[in-house]
Amino acid sequence: MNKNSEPTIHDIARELKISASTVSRALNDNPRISLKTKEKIKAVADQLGYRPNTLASNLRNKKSNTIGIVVPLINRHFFSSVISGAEDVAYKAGYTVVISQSNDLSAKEINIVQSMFSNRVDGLIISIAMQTNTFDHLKIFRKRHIPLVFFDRAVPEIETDKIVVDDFAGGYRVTQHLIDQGYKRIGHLAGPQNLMTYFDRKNGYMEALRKNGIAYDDTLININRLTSEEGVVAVQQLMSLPNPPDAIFCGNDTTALSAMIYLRDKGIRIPEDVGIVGFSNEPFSKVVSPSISTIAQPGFEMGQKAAELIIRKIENKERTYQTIVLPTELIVRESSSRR
Amino acid sequence: MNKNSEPTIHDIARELKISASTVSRALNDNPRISLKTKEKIKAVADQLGYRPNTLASNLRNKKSNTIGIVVPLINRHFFSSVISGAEDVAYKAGYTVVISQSNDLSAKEINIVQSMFSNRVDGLIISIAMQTNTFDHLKIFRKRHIPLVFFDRAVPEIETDKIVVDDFAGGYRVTQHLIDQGYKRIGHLAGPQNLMTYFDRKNGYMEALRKNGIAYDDTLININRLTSEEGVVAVQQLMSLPNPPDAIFCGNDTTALSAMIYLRDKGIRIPEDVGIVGFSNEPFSKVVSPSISTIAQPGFEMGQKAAELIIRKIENKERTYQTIVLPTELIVRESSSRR
DNA sequence: CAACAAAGCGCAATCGATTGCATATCTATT
DNA sequence: AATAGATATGCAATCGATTGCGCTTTGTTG
Repeated sequence: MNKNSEPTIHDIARELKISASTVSRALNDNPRISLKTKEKIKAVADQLGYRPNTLASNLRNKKSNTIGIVVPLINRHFFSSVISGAEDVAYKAGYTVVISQSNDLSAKEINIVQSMFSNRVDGLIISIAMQTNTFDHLKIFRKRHIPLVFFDRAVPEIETDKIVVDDFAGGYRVTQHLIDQGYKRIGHLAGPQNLMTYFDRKNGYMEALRKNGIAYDDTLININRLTSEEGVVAVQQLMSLPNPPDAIFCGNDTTALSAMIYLRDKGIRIPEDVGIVGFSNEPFSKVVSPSISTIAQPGFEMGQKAAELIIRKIENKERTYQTIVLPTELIVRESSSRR
Repeated sequence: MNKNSEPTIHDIARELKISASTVSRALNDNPRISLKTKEKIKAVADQLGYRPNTLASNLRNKKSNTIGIVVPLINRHFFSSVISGAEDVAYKAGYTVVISQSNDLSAKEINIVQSMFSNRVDGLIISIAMQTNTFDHLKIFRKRHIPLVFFDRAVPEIETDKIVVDDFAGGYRVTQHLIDQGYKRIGHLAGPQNLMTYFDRKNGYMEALRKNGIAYDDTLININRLTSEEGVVAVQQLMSLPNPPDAIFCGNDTTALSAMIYLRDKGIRIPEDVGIVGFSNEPFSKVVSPSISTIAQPGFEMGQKAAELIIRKIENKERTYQTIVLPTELIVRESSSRR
């Protein structure tokens, strides 16, 4: 073996005066090789500190044993949970996980996805960026028959596996809960409506109002990007209406928290004066005071399911696509418990 | 080009009746190829939808353009922030990031690291598992001259780049702060002492006591794994001492929170009766009530620095190692503000 | 003992991109 | 016109592992 370079099967072969083919077969437990030879080969491999070169193997096998995951931001509890769940399953199945974040920028997402394609990932799990509205970079995966799984933020026009939570039911349940608690004028901070998740949450909200015979008032709906800052502005606007809401269904926990802080500073009591419900069950929602009612999104499980699904596709070449809708769970806490 | 398979440089070459070498050079902007030829080649590449096969390129170049990151758990704010920061820098430098979690299990860590080696990562960034106490799986990286960077939880006996926060100063500062606030008997929930981070935090605590002429009392120190559950048990023990503490320096924010909840349930006021300080500045520490004083650990910056460092090593073959100690910042909040 | 089967292993091509060296074409100079 | 020198491109080996096909050796059977 050359200095400064890793031992290869050829080094093992030379050592034992046999061929590289035999070494390869032995290390892969091919039945064509006798047990005795296998043992000798494995002994030498150990002794030389041989580690298979996955790159070479992948090239030859046209398989990278790698699953790509693209999320808007790694550093967000929901997404890191999904990654964690996916990694867990992928690792156990012998796959490596490569990760990139789009920072919710469409341009970066396109770059990432193309680079993952070049890296010949065996499958791609993605939650698209807020901005993204062209999908050619994703369609290529479909064309080349590389498994593609959307989670959370899916693209309706691409037919493939999807794992989403039942946002509609979530929005409905939140709203029904607020109504049950005796709130009469329920506002909503909604996210960008090109994303199905936010669109569905809003529709669930509207449907619940309708079912309960409550007139729909679109001044009570504020569409924004659901950041802390925009949340404050949005709440401010809602509360300065001639007829302000007595409850706010916030599109995520971040805005629920900023709403609470804003209202508290104004001397408005929660949940007595105004009820608040968030969405996503961020870790902090349980420990703030008052604790925030919210909808649990099982991030870790979504990641697991996404990985399971994509691995099945990779290995079985299934051609049927499914959309898995994970149930949402309403977690009632202090911020909306008036009764 | 064959059906069902990606176009290669050979397909482009055949199309133009030139050699693959020329195509390769053209696509890499090699000056040896004329502008005219380059343009023709790039046009055909576009038309065929050519995407370079990174696997093949990596094999030939003996470089994977990949950086491995191993953390105990992806799904934890500090670690996901580090990953986020590292991915950010790595991506901009043209590297792919592969991620695995050890779940704080030594055995899994060993597997992961070996698998990353087989995948021929160009460098490894790792925070070791709590349990890990043998390091052969890491030493191989040193032997093969593959850049290795520790962050947060480093291994003293391996000489390589390290990025840590100044845990000693952090522990010292927390303790001094509590003393300044008039607390007299300060307890400490410490983490596993085989990890330098927790060891140093405890030493900082002890040094601050000494400097202030406060007698050291080891019944006030409880060593545990710093989970929510163990935190509760530990606080329970401390508070049932004949002479219980009037302040507790908790080894992380998780235990600080469980301490607060436990004490509140017992009717003990924070910070009036007992002061609490955590460590790490988890997102929730700012928004709980009372908000938790803590030490900020710049996770995102650590990740960025780690990636910068390892890329410099990968590309420059520097042979000098440095330990970057990021400053800690004491964030004083309600849980320890008595004056 | 012939004849054939099974067992054990090697040859050489292959995966796709890269690159040192060689070759072919063209321009400029004397 | 001849040749040095520049310009443009091709040949073939290489990275390390895998695998279809074929060759040799050993064993079995009538």
